[in-house]
Amino acid sequence: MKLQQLRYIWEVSRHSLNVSATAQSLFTSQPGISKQIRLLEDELGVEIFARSGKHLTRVTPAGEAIIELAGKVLRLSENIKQVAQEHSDEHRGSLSIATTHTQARYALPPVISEFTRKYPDVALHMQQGTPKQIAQMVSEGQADFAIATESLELFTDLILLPCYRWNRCVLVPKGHPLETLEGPLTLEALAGYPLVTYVFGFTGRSQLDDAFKARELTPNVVLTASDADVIKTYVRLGMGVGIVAHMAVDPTLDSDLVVVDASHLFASSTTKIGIRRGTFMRGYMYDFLERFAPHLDRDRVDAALTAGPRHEQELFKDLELPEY
Amino acid sequence: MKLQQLRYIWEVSRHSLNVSATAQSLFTSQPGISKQIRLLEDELGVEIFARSGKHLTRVTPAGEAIIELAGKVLRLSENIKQVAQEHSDEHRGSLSIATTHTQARYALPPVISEFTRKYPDVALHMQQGTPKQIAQMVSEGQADFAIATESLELFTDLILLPCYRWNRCVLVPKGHPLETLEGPLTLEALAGYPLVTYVFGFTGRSQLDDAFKARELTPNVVLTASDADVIKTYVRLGMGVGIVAHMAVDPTLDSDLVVVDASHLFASSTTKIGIRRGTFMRGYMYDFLERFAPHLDRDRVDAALTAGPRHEQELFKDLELPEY
DNA sequence: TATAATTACGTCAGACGTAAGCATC
DNA sequence: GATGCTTACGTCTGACGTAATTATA
Repeated sequence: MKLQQLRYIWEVSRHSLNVSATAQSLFTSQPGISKQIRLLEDELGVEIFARSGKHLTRVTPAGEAIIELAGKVLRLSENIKQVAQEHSDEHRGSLSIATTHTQARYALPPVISEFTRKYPDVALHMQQGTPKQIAQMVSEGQADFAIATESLELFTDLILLPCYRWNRCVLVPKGHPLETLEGPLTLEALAGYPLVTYVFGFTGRSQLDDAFKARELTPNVVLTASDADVIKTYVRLGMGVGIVAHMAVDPTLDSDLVVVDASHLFASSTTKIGIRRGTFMRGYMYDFLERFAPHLDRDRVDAALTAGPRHEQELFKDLELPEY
Repeated sequence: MKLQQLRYIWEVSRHSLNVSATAQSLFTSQPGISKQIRLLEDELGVEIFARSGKHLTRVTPAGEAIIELAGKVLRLSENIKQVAQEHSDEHRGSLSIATTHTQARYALPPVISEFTRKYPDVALHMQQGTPKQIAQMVSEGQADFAIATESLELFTDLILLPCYRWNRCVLVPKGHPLETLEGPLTLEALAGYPLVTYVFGFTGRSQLDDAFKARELTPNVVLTASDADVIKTYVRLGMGVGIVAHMAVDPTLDSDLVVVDASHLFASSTTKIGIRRGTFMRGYMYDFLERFAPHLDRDRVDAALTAGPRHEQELFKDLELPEY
């Protein structure tokens, strides 16, 4: 049994049993992979993939279990490399962050800028996607951190670290009736206007829907977008009233818009960082976490990483999170 | 990075950094191992072993972490083989039990005999040792099950499955004053006789000491042995009153001795099975467990094996254990 | 017929063993 | 001086690539 063989079966299974595609993605030859898989199957005495003639059709039950274990082996051997690098050159390495537009555009910039100044030799990769996509990326080891507000809890192999709580605000162009509203903003008032807000599945959109539903109101959402910049653009065009995350408002760049606080209308949301269970944490990764959310010190993070499945939340139960 | 290289560093570290000895135990050449270790260190960019001249002196901090991870990788790859064998031939394999004399001689025989009849192609290995030794064997992967009453909880990587509770009894030759004792046996009465019982660290010896201590009595232990057969021999020779585990008395073979129940004098002991966390369980292993302790069905065992560190005990808290 | 796997075969890296060299104890 | 690691070198396995073959959809 070779590590290479384990990598092959793992990758072939990830590429929907297409050996040719796998070979391309691994920059090697297709017969090489076929051969090695056969050799492994011979050595183990079981078929990992079921074949109909010359095509791999599905994974055998034994294969399921073997591939899962192979994945663990590969991740551990990845950890060995990380450990080695940490001890040979603790300021060199890479950090891959998968996140949503909201975080990348508004929450992360100051942290990233400080971080890259302190660690110039850490290559920073930022990948954007939907909450589900980024959770999956981390779950599959293609990124180190998933930073998002939604969907992370769907992946049970992610450890979730709560970072900060945030609320929403309403954006309208100058001169809009809401600018001169008497008294505090109400959901009923909002329901009377065309709304522009996030797409479902993004940036706490579900809390927004929940609030209207609880009052048996039907909001008139005329346009949805996955990021606040697009939303603002359409607010500026007068298409409707924008509802965005509070941190997505830039006091200077958005000074042409009127900001009305809406914290009291919707349940607050919590942005979390998801880390794959079993990931080896480089020193600079701890540093990054603490810069992003000061309560996430090394001890707390370690405690969360070693807690039993789904038990890490208890560690943060009584914690006062920073609020945006 | 090769699995072979990981095996080498792991084994060298287990052989107190003696490469020659490691080579012998692995049936390969010493230069081969040295070379591969060097290659691995080059690839990882860190020294795993610190050298003074041409001798390996100690493990570097990086090495500590790497060797630990290497161990995990090796165990997982072992699991892959087990999974494969389970699916290719579920009735063939091996089962290695490390246990104490008491279990091997009295508790296990009926189970083993049934088991080997049902699984003639499972090679059964029984290794005897002190509780600490057997716990270590399992902890290091040299055996699958550790069966004992003591010391297993010292090894945190073992999952402990409680099997049965047992009590003690007193053995005397016929004609001994205790044979015609009026009323129930007391600790005070026992303290008046020379005693023959287990060595410290064996078969619930500590509960025995505790009971005397609680009454501020000093038992006169004239001879200790690690197994009941030896104890009985000396009881027959008239050297003293024997105190042994109840299951260690054979009604027919020991019919020349008088058995006095002592359940009420000492706290009962619990015999447990220890399994290394992360071991892949063959089907016949579950079967063995259930034969030995009927409450250890597959679901309960799986729950215990997947429970968080030291959390498996909670699963058995309210369980009524069989009593000997 | 196009796609995708296996078989066949040549090449070359690299794993291992033997023997010699050289520190450490 | 004995033990034990490293260096040097020869051998041979086996991993990989190319090309031809064959099976599936």
